[in-house]
Amino acid sequence: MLERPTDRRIIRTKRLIRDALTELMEEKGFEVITVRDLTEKADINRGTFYLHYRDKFDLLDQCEDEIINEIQKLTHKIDPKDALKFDGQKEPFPFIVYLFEYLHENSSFMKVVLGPKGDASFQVKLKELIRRTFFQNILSKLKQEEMLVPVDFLIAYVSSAHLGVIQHWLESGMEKSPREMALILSRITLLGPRHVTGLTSKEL
Amino acid sequence: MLERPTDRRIIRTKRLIRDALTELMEEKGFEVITVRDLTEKADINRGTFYLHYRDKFDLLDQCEDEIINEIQKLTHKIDPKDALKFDGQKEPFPFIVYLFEYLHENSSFMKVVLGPKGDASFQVKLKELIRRTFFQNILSKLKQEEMLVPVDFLIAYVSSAHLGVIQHWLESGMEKSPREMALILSRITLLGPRHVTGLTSKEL
DNA sequence: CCATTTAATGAACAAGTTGTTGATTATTAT
DNA sequence: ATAATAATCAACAACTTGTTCATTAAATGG
Repeated sequence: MLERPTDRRIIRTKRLIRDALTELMEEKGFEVITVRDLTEKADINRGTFYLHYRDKFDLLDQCEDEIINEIQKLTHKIDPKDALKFDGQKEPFPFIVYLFEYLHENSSFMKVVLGPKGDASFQVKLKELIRRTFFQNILSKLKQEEMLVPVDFLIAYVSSAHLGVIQHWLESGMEKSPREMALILSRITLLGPRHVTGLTSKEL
Repeated sequence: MLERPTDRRIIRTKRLIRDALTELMEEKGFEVITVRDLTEKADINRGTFYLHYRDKFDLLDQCEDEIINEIQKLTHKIDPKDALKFDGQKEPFPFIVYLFEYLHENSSFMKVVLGPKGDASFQVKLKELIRRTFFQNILSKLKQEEMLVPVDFLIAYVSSAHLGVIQHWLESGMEKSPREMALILSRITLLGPRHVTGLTSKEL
């Protein structure tokens, strides 16, 4: 995609700006950040910022797109037969494990961008990626006429639920491992929210 | 809570400003809206804005808080025994029906504030309200030790799923009725995402 | 209907941010 | 070591912000 910026100054400057962005988003939220804030925090000249980004929105976009691209790459590791064999009780869906591992490695930025002071449009982008992955690996095998609910709402339900659990995990300190989290998600999704409460059909 | 603004001029001005906010959020997103934009669109003097709101963030906050309060009132209509009797196949959870009805009545603002150009913090507020309502009416009756997954992740899963379906419904033109939507949600939640696909336990 | 109260207007203000430019300095690559 | 280029610094006009004050317009309620 992008020609590589070999020059170490560029890499350094971009890193400083992006680190400043993460810190400032956590401190005060993206909306009230100024380019001046960013360059002061990064300790670079304000003009330098404009050598790399058009404005603060361009900065956020580039950060987000990079993340989406890297997560997209994780989907290439999926083995098609995984979708079929797993029962969700012992083995989670592998992509979800990779996803949590990636989130953990980039937790400081992911936490703010998916948090209350974050960016609604990034949530949509990530949800859409989850949606596509689910569809390609699982839902495409289903027959529309056998569904008890419209498929688009089911997809919205499951992908939003996954994103929501991710957000809660990030907010609450990421105490459980990626594998544990993926297992929790596959259990709820496959057994159903009510079933995992321990209730039988009669009780509710 | 608030002393009533009897003066019709105040009501008119606030309505003009809020309508302008909705339109501008849809056009360009909240972040790039200026007070000047708002007052030009509302066709009022810029100084007048500051007689009612501290800045554009205060405006958004007041709009959001008003909505949250009104939805909060809907929860008072819940009959405690509803939570127990319903099986989710024929009768949806009544609060969810009320919620969709309210969203439909205020769809223009709800659509933008919950959409890609919306406000992440409002999503958190609404999700938290859904979470509390679920907890008070259903989950408080469950025994923690019988749960197959940690209860906080289950709550995050279900409330995020509900919000996500709401967002998809708003985005896709609100074609289904509030009752149909509530039924879709109770079906997926009670039967489980996999079960509503029509798959039996053997097939997946 | 009229007098009083109060909201809205319009103009002006300093302070701060933005995005750009051009000249200069510092660093990197080879 | 040299050429290329990234970063710095200062300055710029244009714009937004939040506030003030005098003036005009509208609503209230008696």
